[in-house]
Amino acid sequence: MKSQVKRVPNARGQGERLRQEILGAATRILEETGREDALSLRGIAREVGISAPSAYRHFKNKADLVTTVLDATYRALAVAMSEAGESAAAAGADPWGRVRATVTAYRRFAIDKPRRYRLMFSLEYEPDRPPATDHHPIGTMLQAWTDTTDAYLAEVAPSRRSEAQDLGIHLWTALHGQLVLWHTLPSPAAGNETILIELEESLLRRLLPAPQAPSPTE
Amino acid sequence: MKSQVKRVPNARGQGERLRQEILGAATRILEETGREDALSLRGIAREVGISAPSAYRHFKNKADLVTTVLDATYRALAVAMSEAGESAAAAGADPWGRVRATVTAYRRFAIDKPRRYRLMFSLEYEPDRPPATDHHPIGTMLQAWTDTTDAYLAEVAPSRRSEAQDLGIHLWTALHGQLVLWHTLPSPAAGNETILIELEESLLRRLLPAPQAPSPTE
DNA sequence: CATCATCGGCTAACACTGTTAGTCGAACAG
DNA sequence: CTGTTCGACTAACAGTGTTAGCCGATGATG
Repeated sequence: MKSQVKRVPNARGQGERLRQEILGAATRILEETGREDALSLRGIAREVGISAPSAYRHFKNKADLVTTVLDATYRALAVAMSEAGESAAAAGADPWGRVRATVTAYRRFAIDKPRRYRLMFSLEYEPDRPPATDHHPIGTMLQAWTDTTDAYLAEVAPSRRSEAQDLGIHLWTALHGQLVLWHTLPSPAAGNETILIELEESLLRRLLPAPQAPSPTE
Repeated sequence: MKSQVKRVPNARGQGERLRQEILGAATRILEETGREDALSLRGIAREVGISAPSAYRHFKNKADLVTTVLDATYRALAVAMSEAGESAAAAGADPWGRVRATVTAYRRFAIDKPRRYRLMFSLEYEPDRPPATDHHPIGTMLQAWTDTTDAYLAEVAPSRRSEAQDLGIHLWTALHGQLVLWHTLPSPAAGNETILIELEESLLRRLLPAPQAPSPTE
């Protein structure tokens, strides 16, 4: 775990490898501490076995490094959601079950990587870089949710399919808020994930048009 | 706006005044920048006209200062909510109108003080101080919301009053999530508060048991 | 083969930061 | 008149992000 004292420079084309090592160390530190200012370039350098300014070959500055980590986290969450939905569908789950699978994947991610999840929504996203270059990764997340609700409505209540976007926003924002609350609240709730699940069910029943019968699969 | 060069020390009993000045400067800087690490004790000292270590007479460290600012912000938001609800009641508003007044006060606060609002939920709350000493101020917020939903249910659907806590959580977390999303999203939505209001109405209609008729007062 | 640019990385240094230790004048209490 | 406390200050330490400049090895090019 301590700093490996020596390090052979990477071969000519393999400079990219160091970038990955830096990213990995940064991700781990951010997940452990949860605070951006607890992440120091010198600390990363110590772990990876390089000197601090060497990181600037691969990242324009510290904010760029953090942004890159969070970008990857956004993408990981999005694919976890869609994979959960798809595999539930492949297993023959009903629409309600697919939504629940997606919701569960989202909750799992937020609970298993709590600090990174919190950071995703608490950091100003790269305030210097040209803002119109590509859309904020949070847009991807929104898309994932409206996809989920749209697929549900398409099967359960096709006539109300126009509400898919609103429902997607409601579902996502409410879940996010629940998780923030749950993370921030002091001890009694902190270890008790079941109250989160119950809140989820209560929310889904209120928001989504009722299916044939809420399948008791969880 | 620049540093006032001289400053007469406060009289014997009036050391508290400096504390308020520090708090004021810190609040302003946090609201302007929105990032904790953009707030420097030396910067505050420069504005107030003191030297940096003098702040340690009034705050144990930087985290304590930030916590104090956010504590005050929590309280301000809570009273804004309850005041809005009470004055709506005093004006003879129906239950639905009172809920809307509370919601509007919450939105106003989050939009008018966006950086501070964001900081409230993005900071680990004083991780060093004995955690059981007093409850997290977020609990106050939760209480305010369950009070609101309980008052609504008591009048509109007394039989479902046991759902008040769940509904309060749903309402609050969903609103918070909407605001986070709205703040984070890129430009087109950013200036457009009406879509937030519409989202709110859509959410309230879905979550709250219907009243006699949604009053068009807004 | 010799040259030269580029890659991968390092050292030194600057301007800051939070925080601690120790000091100093003025005001009040005994 | 003496001591203590209050309200502040200066000096200093360790650590930070970031920039400028250097250096050895590698690869392409003449």
